[in-house]
Amino acid sequence: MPEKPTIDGLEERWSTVWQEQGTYAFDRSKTRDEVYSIDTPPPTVSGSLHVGHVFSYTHTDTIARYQRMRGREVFYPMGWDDNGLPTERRVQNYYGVRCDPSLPYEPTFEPPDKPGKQQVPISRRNFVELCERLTAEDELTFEALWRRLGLSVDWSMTYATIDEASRTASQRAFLRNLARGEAYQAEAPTLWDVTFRTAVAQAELKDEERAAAYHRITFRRPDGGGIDIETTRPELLPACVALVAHPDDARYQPLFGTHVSTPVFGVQVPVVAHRLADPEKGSGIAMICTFGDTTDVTWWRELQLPTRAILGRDGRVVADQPPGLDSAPAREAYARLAGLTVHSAREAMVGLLRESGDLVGEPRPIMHMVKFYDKGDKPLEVVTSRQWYIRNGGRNEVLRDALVARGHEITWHPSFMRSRYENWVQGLNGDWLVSRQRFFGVPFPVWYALDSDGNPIYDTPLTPDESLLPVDPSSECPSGYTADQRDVPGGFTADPDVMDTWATSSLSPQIVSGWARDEDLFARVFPMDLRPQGHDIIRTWLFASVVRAHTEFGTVPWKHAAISGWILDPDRKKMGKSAGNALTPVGMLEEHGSDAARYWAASGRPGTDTAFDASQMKIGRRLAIKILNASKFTLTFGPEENLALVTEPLDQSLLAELSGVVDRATKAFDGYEYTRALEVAESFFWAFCDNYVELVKERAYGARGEAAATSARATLATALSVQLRLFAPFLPFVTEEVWSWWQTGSIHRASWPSVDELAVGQGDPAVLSASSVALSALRKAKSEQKLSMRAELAAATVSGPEAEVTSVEAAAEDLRAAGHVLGALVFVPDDTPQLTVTVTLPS
RNA sequence: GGGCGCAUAGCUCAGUUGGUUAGAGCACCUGCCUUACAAGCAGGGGGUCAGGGGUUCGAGUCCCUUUGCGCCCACCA
Repeated sequence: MPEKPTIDGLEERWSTVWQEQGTYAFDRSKTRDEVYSIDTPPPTVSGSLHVGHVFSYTHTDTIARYQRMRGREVFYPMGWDDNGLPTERRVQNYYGVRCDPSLPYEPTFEPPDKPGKQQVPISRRNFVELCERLTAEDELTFEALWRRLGLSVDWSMTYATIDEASRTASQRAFLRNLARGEAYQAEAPTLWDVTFRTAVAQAELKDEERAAAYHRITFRRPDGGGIDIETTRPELLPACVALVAHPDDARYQPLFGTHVSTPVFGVQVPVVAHRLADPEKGSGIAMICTFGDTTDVTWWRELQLPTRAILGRDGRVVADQPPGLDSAPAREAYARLAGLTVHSAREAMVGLLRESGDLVGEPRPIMHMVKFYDKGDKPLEVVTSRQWYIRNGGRNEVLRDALVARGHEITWHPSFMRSRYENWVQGLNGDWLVSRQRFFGVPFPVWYALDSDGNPIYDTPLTPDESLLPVDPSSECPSGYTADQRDVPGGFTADPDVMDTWATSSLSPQIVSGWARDEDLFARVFPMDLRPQGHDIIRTWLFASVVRAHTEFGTVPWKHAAISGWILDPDRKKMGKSAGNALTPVGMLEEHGSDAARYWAASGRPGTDTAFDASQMKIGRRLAIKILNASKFTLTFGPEENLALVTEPLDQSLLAELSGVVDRATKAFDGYEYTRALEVAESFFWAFCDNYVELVKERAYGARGEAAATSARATLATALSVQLRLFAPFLPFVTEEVWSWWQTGSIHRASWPSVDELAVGQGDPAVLSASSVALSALRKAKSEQKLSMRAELAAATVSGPEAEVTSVEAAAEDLRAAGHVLGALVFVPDDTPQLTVTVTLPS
């Protein structure tokens, strides 16, 4: 025991010891019912960890530590999300390379020392290798932070979402989805990001308000009259395939079934009726283009309209005019748009309309909501492309209901988060689009045979045997083919796409559990106990995980979902967005200490947003220091914990009270209310220090003989042991430090305190509570007289309800010592409702 | 437009099936060098529980309603 204990440096010391001694190592000999398994969220390594990570990962760690002390073998791996676009961009910039999947693999490739102006094109495999090299460095930094924070992770069990096990699991799950008909491909219009040149899924959308303008444009009726429509996308006029109005709209009913001609291009398009047309909007009649937005897609599909697509995957107007624009003026007009971006094409189109006189008035500026890819900054377009989908209930009621039902099998913390899940599932409007036209990611393990003209035969994809996974179809051959048959007629071609990052991370329970890789482990940990995560990714990570477990195993992936809230700035803005609040987690831990930061984090309940609050960390730091000091003091009386020696009513009372605290903290933790568990322990601890320790101090020193002293000492040691264990999940460093002063082994492998170990016969909590009230009254008398707490009193009288007075009397000598009452201390029951203490000051 | 959540002391928040006089910490004020801790300790002031209505012997808590804030979804011609 140090002379002057300090919390500084405990992080380095104990994180090293825990690693050396394998304190948190998972014992895989345990069976499923003995295990508590956690599906840790893999942080994105290409970004940096922020304060919010410290916050939410601490929550999970308190639960892990509690379960471990309860005797569960905790399966608590850590993953790294190094898959997907953020990593791809970081690698491009860091090494000055870009991925070109058509290139062959170069085993000896080394990136330039300094990224040059021109990015070096490299093969997918080379690119993936660079991703792995860079993320390996990032992962070390992350791990160091987590160790410093004290996460009780088994660091021998890390995984990465681009590593071989993850690629294998992703491809295996996909092949099984495909075999069961749960995965399919379709050529269809999909939302498309022109910057990243990839399709995006419904779950990855965000809405933003943007400036636009209504353009009023005149179409020509057969009788020569005009009909005006309003559009924000005049550049799509050459893509117009129909006009649409509501079936009940009397203004346009006479036109249904007739044709009108488009201005400038003179294309004949039908006037059709559809319920989605809003009579209140614009002129009540809209032009349908292929494709301006998802409503266009609905109209196009349901009304079986022709396709006249003009936007390419790069977001520019394609060179060749679409079918129907065959007249010379149409071709001439189209040529002025070809090759332009959407923005430029719009200006050009407005010019054309002015020339032809078909623009009515001036464009009218408006603000409206536009769909964006959540990582993109250009509005999404709709482009037709061949994509892979996984059925998620978006087009099938039976499956949708089954997935909603799975949501009921999960215990949500807090419970209302389930409605977010249900809202999302019930609002799905299509299946899950899982293919992305990117390079760094898990490739689809699929090839297509090429016919004699070199066209892929999509209906019968070629797939590898599962034993060969993972495969890279761009560098490996399908069974029965040789490399020289790649991309030649009669040969084969690789599916060029990679999977959506969620297609991999949705399998995190399977990946960490060793599905199809380590079936022994899998049987011991899956389905898992806990998925901790943020509420922003319920619709993505959580839902997709449920889909994958449902289809493959017919089960939920975990029993509990703990949904953490946001970390907000002190000014209640979401943290991390603005530049002014760039507080690094390392800086926070260095400044306040890990236990203190964890104390603050533990004050955030599941699902509740919490403001960053340095003052909370100061309180946590104070608590940790107090624990050191109080422990040191307590242990000066010896470590004897024998309850048979606890004979004094006050001591028995203390242990009875503590027993109730243990009960409440345990119930709170069982309900995932770690915040309450901490609060219960903390409030008891301060009262323990301020009242109980003060009352028994003199007796423990031996003022009233050996038996009375022994009773106090055994109580102090027992209460300390129990309280340290109550704090251990929250303050792992300081509790471990104190534990090491007189116990063997780690406190984090000690057993959670039980009510049974505090059974001391007829302990009456009232003795302590009434004595504490009396002690406070003595202090108040001194405080009001501006006396030192050590000032002596000539006499004191305790009066009030008989039960309370009797309770105080049971600890009379302790009260006398703590209050420094020299003379008479008398007890007078009376009819007053409250305990009253009157004192006589020394003359 | 649909769904979910929040509103309690100057600040951050507890308040567990409805039950004495609504709590804690921070901040503030007044004191105290007290041999575990001055990074400490003791004491104190401070609230119409967002507004209104209802149920009840009794409402911060249950019901209805209004207002304000936050989030999710839908709508996007």
